[in-house]
Amino acid sequence: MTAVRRLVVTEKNHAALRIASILSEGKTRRSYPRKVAVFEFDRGEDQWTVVGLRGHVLKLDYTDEFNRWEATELKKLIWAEPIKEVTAHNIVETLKELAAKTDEVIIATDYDREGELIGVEALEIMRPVSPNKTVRRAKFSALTKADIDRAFENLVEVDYALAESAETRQVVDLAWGATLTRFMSLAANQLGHDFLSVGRVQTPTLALVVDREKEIENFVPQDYWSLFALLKKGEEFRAAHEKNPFWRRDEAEAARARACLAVDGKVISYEEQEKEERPPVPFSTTIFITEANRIGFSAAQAMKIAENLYQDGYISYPRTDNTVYPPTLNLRGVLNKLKASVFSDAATEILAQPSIRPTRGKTETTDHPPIYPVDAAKKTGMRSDYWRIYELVVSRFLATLAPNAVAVHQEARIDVNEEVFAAQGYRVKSPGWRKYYSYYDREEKTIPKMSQGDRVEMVKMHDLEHNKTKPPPRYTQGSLIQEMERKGLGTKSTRHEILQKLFERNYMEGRFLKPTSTGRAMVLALETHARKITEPEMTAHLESDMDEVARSIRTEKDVVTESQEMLADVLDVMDTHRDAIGMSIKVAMQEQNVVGKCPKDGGDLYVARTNRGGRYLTCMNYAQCRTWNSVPQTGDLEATGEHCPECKSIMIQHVDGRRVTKMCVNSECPSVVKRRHIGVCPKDGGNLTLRYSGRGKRFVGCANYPKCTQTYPLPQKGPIHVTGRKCEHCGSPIIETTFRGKGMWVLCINMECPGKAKNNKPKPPEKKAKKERKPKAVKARS
DNA sequence: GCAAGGTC
Repeated sequence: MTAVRRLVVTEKNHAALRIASILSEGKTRRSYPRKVAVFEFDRGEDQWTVVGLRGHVLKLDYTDEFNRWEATELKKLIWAEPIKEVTAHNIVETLKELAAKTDEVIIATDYDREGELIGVEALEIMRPVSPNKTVRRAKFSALTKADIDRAFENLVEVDYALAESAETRQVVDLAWGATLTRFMSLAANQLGHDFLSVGRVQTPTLALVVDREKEIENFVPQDYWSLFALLKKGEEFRAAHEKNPFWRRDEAEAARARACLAVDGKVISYEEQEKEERPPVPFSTTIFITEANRIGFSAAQAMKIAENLYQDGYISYPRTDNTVYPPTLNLRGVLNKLKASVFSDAATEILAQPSIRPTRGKTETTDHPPIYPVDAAKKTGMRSDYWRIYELVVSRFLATLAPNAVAVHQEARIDVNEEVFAAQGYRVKSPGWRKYYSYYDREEKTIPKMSQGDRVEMVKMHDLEHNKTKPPPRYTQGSLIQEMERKGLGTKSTRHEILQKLFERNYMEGRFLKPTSTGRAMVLALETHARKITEPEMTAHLESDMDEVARSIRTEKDVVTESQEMLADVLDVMDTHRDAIGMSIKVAMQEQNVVGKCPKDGGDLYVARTNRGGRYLTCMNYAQCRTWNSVPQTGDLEATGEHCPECKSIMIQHVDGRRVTKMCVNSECPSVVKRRHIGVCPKDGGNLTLRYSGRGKRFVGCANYPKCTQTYPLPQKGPIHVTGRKCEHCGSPIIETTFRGKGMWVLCINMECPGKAKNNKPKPPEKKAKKERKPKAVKARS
């Protein structure tokens, strides 16, 4: 037998490393062509190479002819055939190079639908450089030695039908998403940065938030009355009337009147019961996000941190649906590692248990274990938010292995002149898992011990408490992600990103998720004219179509064509209502963009858009009052409720990252004139001011425009600071700006200034830079 | 500049 050269392709770098070290028994060589980790080793006669992809390295997109939104007919877009574009060039090039010198390719991507497609994409990339190679597939559901060895001893064929089913989803999602996104953006005249997106997952998710808000608005609160008594048996305790809540006031009053006649009560029953409380289940992504959300992290923040902690080797893979630790997971090994951390005492205690029996959740999958700590971390040297997430994961892990908690529940029923009152007590007797996971702690309250027939002193009969029933609560990020999971919307890896998107598009806001008027208008318009895209059932249908493709019952083309036909029908309906849809969104956006009242006539002032994507501030009565002001083109603009100290007009604030600037809305206010004043126009002596073009491009222009057309271009990014100094070469004003956060530019606004370099581009002044950064800041974490 | 799905 001659030596064989084998190339193993995995879905991610981490898997490549694991597989290489398992198959080579630790003797693997590593190199980094184009910064891509490649692992090589010999096994018997054969040479093995392992390389990791980065998930999908190709992206579906339309060809250039469809790229101009305004010039593309949506009817054609529906039927356009998308192409695959390379997104990770370094990996693709490395893959081609490796493919050229191999005899056999083994696809070892994740054992799921997307994994199959990712593998097939790799094959498509390699085929031109190395046709006719033997191709095999390794299927494993955990990166353990046993699983990997078994998979490589039992290689199978690539499942092209499964990959095709994933591709079907890509094509359908892009067609619906792109067509409806463009339709809504064009109809509402929202192009450029603030386009209005629509999608199979995001739109039904937004609809959930909107539906909840409607439920809250339509909720009719009901009056109810509650009756409480303060009783005493050695110590005082509070008891509630058994019929709480009373729906009728007269009944509650009658009960109170009767109870008031008594001077004491008689114990009907008293029970004391010990109840065991089971520890919580292991962390799936959804449960993890929910818990992180409860302690103040957004879903996206929590996942971002978890991904970094995973990369740094502190916690296991954070994208998982699994809530059952696999038997191969060495729980004791993890606990032993944690001994080298502040969790040492807890780990030791749990290790000392006669047996370690972890809790199990309802969902058991085999691809990844639940999220657990894989190594000890130190609090010092870790960012505090990272530590809090790490601590959450460790605490949860410890809790899932700890004994039940035991709590004492007390319940007493007391007869007060034939009115029955009840009182409860709750006390933790043995904390068990609660010692390690204190995020759930319930308030403890005890009532005195008593026995049947005892007399209880009546201290006071409280006045009736009058309340109204409350509407259901708004979703939190955690509860919304749970609801998405229940309805099959999105995946463990994408749900948090979908929420992020809904925030970015200004469709919803707040810690308790509330749709904006734009979000509501979007859902309303789509529910009326394109109901399909607003319902979770679209995902369910797509899933079953995909199953049929995977089982070769139907072809990709068949499913895609059917979907395109449906989309074409939807678009027809939308088109006939285009103006009404556009108007409803525009009105909603205007409402949402109101920042206060116009200083001239008290009309609503709002942030408006030019049709090229620039933005400005104007009054709803612009036709008469002509109020107009320029505003920064990037960042958020918000109402402040404050008034300008100089002219008493309202102030708005501009939030750009962490920088918050308050500004007056009155364009004639001295504070605004000063902020925008750059210098004196060399042509006619007018004021040179910072201005914005219709496209949102900023430049310096003369205030006497259009009489004087003197303009100067400016860098489009970074803050502009007027220095008041004049250029030594031409006398024009000097401004300062920062370039991508790297040091300061000091430049003359005059492009024809003789002091400028030949290429006419502003240059960073080598020596003048005032705020020279210190030598490269050390990365917060490596 | 569009979706959702992988992964960093």
